[in-house]
Amino acid sequence: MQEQEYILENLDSFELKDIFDCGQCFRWNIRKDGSYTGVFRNNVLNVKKENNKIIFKGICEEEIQKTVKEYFDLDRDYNEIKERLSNIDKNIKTSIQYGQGIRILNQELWETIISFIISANNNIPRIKSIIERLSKKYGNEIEYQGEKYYTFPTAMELKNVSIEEYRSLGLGFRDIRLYETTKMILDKKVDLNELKENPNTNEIKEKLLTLSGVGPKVADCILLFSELKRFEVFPIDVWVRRVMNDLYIKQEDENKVSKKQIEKLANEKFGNLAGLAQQYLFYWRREA
DNA sequence: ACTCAGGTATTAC
DNA sequence: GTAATACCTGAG
Repeated sequence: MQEQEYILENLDSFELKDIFDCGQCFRWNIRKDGSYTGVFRNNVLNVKKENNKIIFKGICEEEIQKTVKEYFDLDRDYNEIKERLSNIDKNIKTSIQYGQGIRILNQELWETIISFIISANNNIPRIKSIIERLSKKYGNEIEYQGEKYYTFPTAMELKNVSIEEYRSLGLGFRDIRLYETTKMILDKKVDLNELKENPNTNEIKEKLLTLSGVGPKVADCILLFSELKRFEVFPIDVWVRRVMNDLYIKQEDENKVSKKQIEKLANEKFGNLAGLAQQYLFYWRREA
C-alpha cells in the first residue's frame, strides 16, 4: 500500500500529547521530532503538529481523510462540550484548560476490550509492552518508512493461543482472562457486532461484565474509549477517586468513599458528559 | 530487597 | 449486597 497524506489547518481541541497521553490508548509513541506514530485497525499513521497545521501521514486501507475523521472524532464539537462543562464549576474548568486538546479516539471494540483487561492492576509501560509483544507475535506486519509495525491481533488470530503462551508473553495472572474472553467472543457468547448496534448502554455493560477480566471499571473504559463512544459513563479508578474526593467529597480517607457515591455525584454534576469530565479530571490530576 | 501499578475474582460476613 | 485478600511482573 502507498503512503497517504492529509493536512488540517486551524483545528481547535487537538493536541497530540493530550490525546495520546490522557490514558485512553496504548499504541501511540512519540518520536524525536515530537510527532506520534501509532497503529489502529490496519493502518499505520504518523501525526505531527506544526504551528496551526496538523499533518497526518501513513498507510491507510481507505482514504486517509475518512480514516482520520472517524478515528479522531473530528465531527464532534469539542468547543461546545468544553464550554458546557466549564460552566459547571471552577474545578472542571481548570482541568479543561489543562487538557484542552483531548479528543476521544474511535478505537476498535475488540482491541479496547483486550487492552483494558490487560490494564488491570498494571502500569502503563508494562501494559504497552505487553500489547506490543502480543501484536508482534500474533498480528500482521505492516512496513512503513523502513520500520515494521504490527496490527493488533484479531480474535481469530488468538484462537489457538494457549494460556501458557500468554503467560510467556508476560501477561501474568491475566493470561486466563484473555484466553477465556477470546473464547467467549469467538463462540459469540458475547456478540460484538450486536453490542455495536445495541442502543442500550446498560445492556451492553451487562454483557461486557460477563467477560472474564471485565469488571465495572474496565467495562466503563470500553464503553467510553471504544467505538461504542458512550460519553455518559464514568470509569472510576484510583486517580478519579482521588480527584473526586479532593474536589467535592472531601473525606479523610478517599478509599472509604463508595463507588456508588462517586457515580451518583458524577451523574448529577456532569450528566451525559460525565465520561468527558472524567477524562479531563483524570488527566489533570495525574499529570499536572 | 521491596513497593507499587488504569482492578478483578474469590471468599467470607 | 458490602468488605477483605490474593494475584503476575518488572521498573524504580
